[in-house]
Amino acid sequence: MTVTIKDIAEKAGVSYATVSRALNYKYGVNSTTRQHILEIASTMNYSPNAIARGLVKKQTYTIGLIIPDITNPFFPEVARGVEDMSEKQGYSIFLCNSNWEKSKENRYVKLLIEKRVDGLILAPSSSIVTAEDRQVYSRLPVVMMSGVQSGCGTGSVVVDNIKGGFIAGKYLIEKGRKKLSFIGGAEDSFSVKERYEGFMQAAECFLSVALSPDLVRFGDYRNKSGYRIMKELLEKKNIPDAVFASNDLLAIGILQAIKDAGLKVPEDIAVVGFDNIAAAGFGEVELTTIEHPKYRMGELAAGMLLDKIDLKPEINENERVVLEPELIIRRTA
Amino acid sequence: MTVTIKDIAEKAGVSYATVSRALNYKYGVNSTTRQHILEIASTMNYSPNAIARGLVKKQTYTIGLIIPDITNPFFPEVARGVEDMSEKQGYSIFLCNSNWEKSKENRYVKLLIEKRVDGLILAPSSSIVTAEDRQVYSRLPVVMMSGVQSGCGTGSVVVDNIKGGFIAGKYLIEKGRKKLSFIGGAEDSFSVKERYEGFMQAAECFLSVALSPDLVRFGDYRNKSGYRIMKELLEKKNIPDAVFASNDLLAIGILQAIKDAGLKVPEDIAVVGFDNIAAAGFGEVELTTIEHPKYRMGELAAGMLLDKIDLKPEINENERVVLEPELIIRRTA
DNA sequence: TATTTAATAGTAAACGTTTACAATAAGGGA
DNA sequence: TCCCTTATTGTAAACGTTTACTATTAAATA
Repeated sequence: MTVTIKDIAEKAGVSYATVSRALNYKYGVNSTTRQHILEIASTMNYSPNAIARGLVKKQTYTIGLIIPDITNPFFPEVARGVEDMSEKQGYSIFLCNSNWEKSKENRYVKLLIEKRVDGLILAPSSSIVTAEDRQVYSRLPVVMMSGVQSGCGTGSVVVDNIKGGFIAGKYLIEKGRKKLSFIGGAEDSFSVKERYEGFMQAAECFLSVALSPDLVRFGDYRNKSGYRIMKELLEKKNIPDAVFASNDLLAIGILQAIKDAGLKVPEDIAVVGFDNIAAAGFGEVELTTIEHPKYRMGELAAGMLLDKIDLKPEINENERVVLEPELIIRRTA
Repeated sequence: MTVTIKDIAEKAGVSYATVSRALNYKYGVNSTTRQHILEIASTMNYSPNAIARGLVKKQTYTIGLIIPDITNPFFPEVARGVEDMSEKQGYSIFLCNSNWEKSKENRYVKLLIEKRVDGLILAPSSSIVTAEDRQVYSRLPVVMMSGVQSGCGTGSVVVDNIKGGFIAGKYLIEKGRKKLSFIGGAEDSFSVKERYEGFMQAAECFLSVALSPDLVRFGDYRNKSGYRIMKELLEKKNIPDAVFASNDLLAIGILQAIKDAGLKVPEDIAVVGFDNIAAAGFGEVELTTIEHPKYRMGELAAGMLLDKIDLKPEINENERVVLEPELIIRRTA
């Protein structure tokens, strides 16, 4: 049905090896026969079969991208960075949402290996890398992104979460805030932990009083969660004068809770987020936050992966690049 | 290097055809030999080669998804719908961002056909479907989404844009607004046109005065564009008491421009958007808008495509499903 | 016991490429 | 004129599966 190299060969009166060579601009085919072959291929509407090619070349020019949820505004930018960089080098990407489920993530890894992707970029749903995981990751080039410990056995690109937390804390304290609160996403998330750690370091360095344990809370990464937690906090007497949220979605929920309580941001309570998602910059929100270089992260991860793929024979040294966070001052702090 | 069906056959002392049958749970292999084979496969860490399988079965269990830009908050939900539905039926998706460029879109279509995707879901960058496009789309199952005219030669799933525009207009007029404005994304976009058309219909039906031509403006779909256009409008004396934006991003920019001018929403100017992106629901924004069933749209598009793929021999009737828009009343109108 | 049938396993071709190697023809140098 | 290169093309194997067809064996039937 679909036209193959053999159909072209027949019509051109040459062997199909010659057709293959002609179509791939290989050295060693007469320029007039090549021309002839190219014309025939074009008029026959030939489309090379990348599957067949992949089988013999053992390379698919395809990489897998597994993220928790493309619907979370952090990930589209990352994905776009990955795609743009990959496309530049001729690679396509399989997009997979693990839905924050480790089991689904594992199934996807397995599937992608079956599909013989040339490499894998993984924004893991959980910070825990098991021995089995390592074993699987050793089967192909892998780079991990965001919220991954070093020594995970793969390449990785992350933002300096500790520094980001530190910057946020330092800024709030310099602005005269004394009663700090930390509201985080999942407590067992590695990046949340690190952001908290950096924040605490700033408090230790620059603040005489310690953080009230009641003012550090965890939930999930969603908007609603920030709202709920902040509301709880406000209903008690122990009200902070600044809160650092482990991500912007949370911070936006927090903003809303504060507004609903009739308090003013930043006068009564300052709020700083993390990630600098697009919505943080919207006029109605104007959230002060920490820039997380999302697009760049995707680009770098893809770049690193493609390097790994190309240098297959080389030692698979597990490079780790750490991106700089940056304070973005807007209205809320 | 990697273990194949032959390696397993050798170790099990059977032919590789038997191994294939065993691994695929085909009828006709003794249950004890099957058990034996499965164990060997497992201990050898066998991963079936989907590329080789795809070559003989002429099916890759892969579909292509081309959207303009995953970074636009409208698309992640669509993509998620597509992915969830596809995954359920065992299909993976290639994600491609056309970046609103027809040429890039075309290149991706070509590439995906080379990769032998079983079908294609396309959120086109432009509403124009050329004869060449049709020719290409005839090579494989295709369904188009969002902003596509009927008779595009493929299946399609869209929202009823005209009705959406109408609902928005009707609501504003019922609220007593008289001086309506329409601010749209790209003027040549089919969906923008339809939303405008519906809005005008409402004006004709329920309003005695006609819309001032000065109050209908076009830009692009971005936040900044809404801000800029609204600012221009406000600088003239001809200030509307309600504006309908062709999408939420635009509306959020408009909100900001109004606020900056010291006017109040909705008291001075009511604003309604379109799409109901997540950010529209944020407490700080609370945009009144028209729900665009994004996730559902992705699901339906994928479902329709997979049906087409399965019923390959059937007549390729180009079904069109039209989703209902819905008014979401929040703070801004 | 002879014959049919069912269950199981093996053989080989096919999917559409790429590529190592062989074959041919033409040109050049001795 | 003969041999050696070089340019061009062809042959065939390989990539890792699936599957139609054939062969073998054992059980069941007459």
